[in-house]
Amino acid sequence: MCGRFTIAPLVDLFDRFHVPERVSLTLPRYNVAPSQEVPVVIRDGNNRVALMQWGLVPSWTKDLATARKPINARAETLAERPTFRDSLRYHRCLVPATGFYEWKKEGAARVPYYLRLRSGDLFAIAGLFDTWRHPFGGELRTFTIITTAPNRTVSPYHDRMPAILRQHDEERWLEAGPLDPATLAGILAPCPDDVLEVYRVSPRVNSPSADGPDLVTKV
DNA sequence: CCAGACGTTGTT
DNA sequence: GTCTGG
DNA sequence: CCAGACGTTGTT
DNA sequence: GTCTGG
Repeated sequence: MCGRFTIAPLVDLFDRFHVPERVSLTLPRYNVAPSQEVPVVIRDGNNRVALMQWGLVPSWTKDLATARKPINARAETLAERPTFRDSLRYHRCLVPATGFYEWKKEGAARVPYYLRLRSGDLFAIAGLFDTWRHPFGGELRTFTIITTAPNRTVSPYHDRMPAILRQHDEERWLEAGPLDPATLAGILAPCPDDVLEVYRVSPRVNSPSADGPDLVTKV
């Protein structure tokens, strides 16, 4: 699955995703955890960067306090899920990332590994977002990360991985409007085996309050 | 009809 | 909002 | 995802 | 054990 990621871009996020309007960002981040606010790319006329909280709250949610706020959506089933279906049609987004963590079960222990592109490049994870309106005003914008089957590089570590978009699919993903199931399956298929690399990192990443470049150091 | 759920992962 | 279960 | 809390009353 | 918070 994908429950932590990094966004520590070496290149300009706005240029990489063709966003004309600059907004202020608090980057880099080496340990983004659920519920935290990070930049995502949406299309609203032009591409735009919006800050959203990780954990989807559908627009029809009645009680924010008891809402589930799923951080992941399975690619294989999201078209059927009431929680994701509307977002899938009209609120797709890119989640910029430079890597993500997976915890591997090794006996009783859960050992963190870091996965990133061999190129070290910034990439886009397929995401969905929605806007929830407070009863007395104000908006909460949230997103979820789509997961897919692991490729051969990831499968020794985990049985799910984030849906990393091929660069030529990024613009199509942002376009509003329904996608037919075959197109969807193609876009959200696991990325090629040879683009990712994996190595073990310190369990200091376990604590959501930890941050800093040392978290992605090989151990 | 109304009430209640609406999610994923991992673990058992 | 929309679907499922009773 | 993991870490940390998990409670009430009354007093400050 | 299970829920909440980050």
